[in-house]
Amino acid sequence: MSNKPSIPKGTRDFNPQEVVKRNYIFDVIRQAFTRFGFLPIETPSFENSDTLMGKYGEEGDRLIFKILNSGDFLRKVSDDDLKTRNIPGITSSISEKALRYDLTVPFARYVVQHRNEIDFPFKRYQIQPVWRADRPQKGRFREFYQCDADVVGSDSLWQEVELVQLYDTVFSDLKLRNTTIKLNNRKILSGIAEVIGAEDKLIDFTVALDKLDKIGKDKVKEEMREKGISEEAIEKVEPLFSVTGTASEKIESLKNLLSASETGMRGIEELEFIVNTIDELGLSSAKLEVDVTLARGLNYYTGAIFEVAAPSEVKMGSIGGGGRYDDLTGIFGLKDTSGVGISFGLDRIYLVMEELGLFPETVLETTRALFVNFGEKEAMYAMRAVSALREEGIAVDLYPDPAKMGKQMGYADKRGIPFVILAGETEIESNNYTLKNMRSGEQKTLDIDQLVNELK
RNA sequence: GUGGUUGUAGCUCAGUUGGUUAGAGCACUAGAUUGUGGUUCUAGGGGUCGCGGGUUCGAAUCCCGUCUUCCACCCCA
Repeated sequence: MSNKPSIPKGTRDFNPQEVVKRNYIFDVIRQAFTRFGFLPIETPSFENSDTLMGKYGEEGDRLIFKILNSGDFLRKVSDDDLKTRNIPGITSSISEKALRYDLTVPFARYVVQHRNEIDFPFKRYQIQPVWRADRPQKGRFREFYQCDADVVGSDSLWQEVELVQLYDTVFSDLKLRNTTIKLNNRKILSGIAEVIGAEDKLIDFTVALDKLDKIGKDKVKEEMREKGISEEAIEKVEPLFSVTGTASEKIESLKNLLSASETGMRGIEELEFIVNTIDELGLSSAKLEVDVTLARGLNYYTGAIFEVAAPSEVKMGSIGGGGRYDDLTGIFGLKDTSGVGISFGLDRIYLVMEELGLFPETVLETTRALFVNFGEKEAMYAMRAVSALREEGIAVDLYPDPAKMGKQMGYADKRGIPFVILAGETEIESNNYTLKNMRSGEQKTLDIDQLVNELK
């Protein structure tokens, strides 16, 4: 009397068709990463808690899956902590390990730990699942894949340019057109905070600003007020809400706004370089857009900030994000190593592609041809051809049982196998095979060499 | 973490103010068809109505709890 089995909230099983389609996206991304000169690494699914905790802000810590210690995990908990329900204290006593929350922080740990074996600048890519104890919604899961490409050990802005091109390449290869790569710079945000005198509220300020296109400027102001940003500062921010036009027009108005801030002006310079260079080099299908309100993401970005929005006809959160971080390896004891990277959200890209019908039909074709099984003697004859075809790299199968033909054909049909091969008594006598095209219904009699050629 | 929403066959869903053995389409299995599938016809299998408790003579239907789904916050891929 067992209950129906189930899987945890926010996780999924993938059936063969889904896996095949996911692999198609993985392959496109992996090939692009390779072409851009990135090398693959992998890190463990779980890290020591202190590697992860405190790197994503307070909210992030809450969303990290903690792993309960083995054995008597209560041993180190003090009665005091229990009595006062000191959750952070208890948590650190009963859990020493945690599932990775993203790929960037483990990568920073990897770089620091292996610094003597790494040749800098180091370009690595990493495609692995991450886990977040978030409440699931559409496109939000508790287990999902990230595909990251990062460069550490170079502060050249050419890296940012290449990463924009990498985004463009991947989405163009996937035939996912009209994505928008949004670009901003943390220094610009710092500059704004500086100019309006709200430096101490930078995070609250940027989080509020980020919601501009979603909740409108009045609500943004309201949230800033709630977070304790002065009325004077909010007033000074006003011109920012009307920064519009082309990228260069936006940059011009930003220059006016931020002329008093050295940091801000440096951010604008960086932004301008990336925009101008991409403008010169061109993109094949994506659009690069300056968005000063873009502030999402993790607190560790110090320079460029990227985010990719899906085509506007699909309602989906961002399908990629990234940026430059100067201090991340510093947390682990390696100073002056700048890094910049981007991430692709595989699961969301999948949903977008599904919604837009962008998966090529050929992706689902796994087996090219199925031999009908007529009996023991005929199966032996067929099996010789099966081996020959497989050696040529062609995916073929023999139906395992001498079932009725209708059943065997139906099996091929449902699995989307495009060809069926009949090898029965008549074919054996003439040393031939009958090849049937399942789509057109057309049949041909061929010898083994012709068969190989036809199916290649 | 806060507020709301959803759950009936493998899938998509009906199920009247609580009232007999809970239905449909698709899918599945078998046959019509002993070397021809995707379109037809016939028959069949499959559900302790998410789970647990309560109200009632009687619960898929009402109440409570719990899990799940999706949505809005929070935050984010």
